[in-house]
Amino acid sequence: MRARDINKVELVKQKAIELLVELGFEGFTMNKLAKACGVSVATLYIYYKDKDDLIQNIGLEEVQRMSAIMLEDFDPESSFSEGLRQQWKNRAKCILENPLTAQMIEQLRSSTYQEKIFQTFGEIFKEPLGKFMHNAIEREEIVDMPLESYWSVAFGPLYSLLRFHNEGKSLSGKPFVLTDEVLWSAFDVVLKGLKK
Amino acid sequence: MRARDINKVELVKQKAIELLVELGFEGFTMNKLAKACGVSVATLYIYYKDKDDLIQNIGLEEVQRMSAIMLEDFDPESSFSEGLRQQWKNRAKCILENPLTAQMIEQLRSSTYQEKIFQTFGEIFKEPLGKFMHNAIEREEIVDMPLESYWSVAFGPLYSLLRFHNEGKSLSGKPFVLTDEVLWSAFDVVLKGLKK
DNA sequence: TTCATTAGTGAATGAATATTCATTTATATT
DNA sequence: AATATAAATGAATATTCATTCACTAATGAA
Repeated sequence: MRARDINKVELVKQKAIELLVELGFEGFTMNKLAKACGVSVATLYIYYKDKDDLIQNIGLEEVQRMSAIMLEDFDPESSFSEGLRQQWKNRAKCILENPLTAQMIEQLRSSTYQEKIFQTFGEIFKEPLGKFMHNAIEREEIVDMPLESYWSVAFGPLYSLLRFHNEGKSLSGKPFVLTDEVLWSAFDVVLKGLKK
Repeated sequence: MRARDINKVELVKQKAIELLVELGFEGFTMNKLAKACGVSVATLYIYYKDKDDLIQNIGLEEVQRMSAIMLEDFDPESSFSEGLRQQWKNRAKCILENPLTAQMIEQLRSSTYQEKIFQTFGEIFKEPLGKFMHNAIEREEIVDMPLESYWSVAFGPLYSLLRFHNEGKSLSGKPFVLTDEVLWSAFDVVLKGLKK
């Protein structure tokens, strides 16, 4: 039996992400992907059932990889302030170090693959994040409100900042660089609001 | 000379938005749009130069329509607290009352049309929002930081909440409804942080 | 009413695109 | 080394899709 070339599989995955981001869903085709990989189109159909399967699998794999990074060194039992800061650190790092994947996931979020993506994120984060929030409420570190509100206040500004940074677009005219200082000063404002 | 049927033009626009959201960029085709409208494909090419032109024009028109709503009753000279609340009110109303358009714009944001969309929003908002921020800083209602940081802290949570609501996905398991109470309690947390 | 002009159409057309197939090639096992 | 098995391929195939074209139908202007 002949073994599947792992490097080739990885190459396909990497190029797929690159092309999806570069061309968007509109422009992404199996033939372009094959050409970009220097591989026969038929090979893609050995790895994946069809185009949909390819996008979905690569998408979900990346979601899982990113999620794992986001939960590194995060302890649901830690104090709210400490836990939130760890989350920020992880998420910022994750997105800044994986800009292509982050953009692809953004695209998937606002596409017909939305549901699957959301479900996967939900399954992974529900338990640790839920427990963390529950603890914080019990310790009276934050007031009780729907989990969605917390999520939005806690991470909304972060993702917004990261989006500006990734898209390289500046509201102020001046070039916008996402320094630690900028990141933390914005967060600081939110933190002040979250602390009891 | 024969006049163009305005109702038909409007129908095409409306159905285009519906189909783009329902099928995503991957699934949206001129033939499907024509069929959904009960119109010949060729007719679409009377209204628009090509598929790209159709998407771009409809997208930008909607961006402008939404922007106008977002700036209703907004006075750059008002106090920071008042102005920000007005912006929240407008943006929430805008998105809750135009869910399809909002979703389409989200899709455009993370597609290859990104640049044009961003540029248009930028042109419309730069002046009023810039002046508003400038005033707030001068009056020492908020501390000085990049416009992007303000934007993110001020609107990040809102858009995040609205996204949960639109996507009907709940982190907590319990159904999530975006009541005024939820909206304002989340904002309140942010506002506490923004106020000096 | 007549006419010129543009709206609107149904049926092509040709280019892409997703997918398959008949072979060839590499390699793990014997 | 021989063999079996699956990987990999290049060239089809069948389908879908954007766009065009030859033609008909309205309608504003004269």
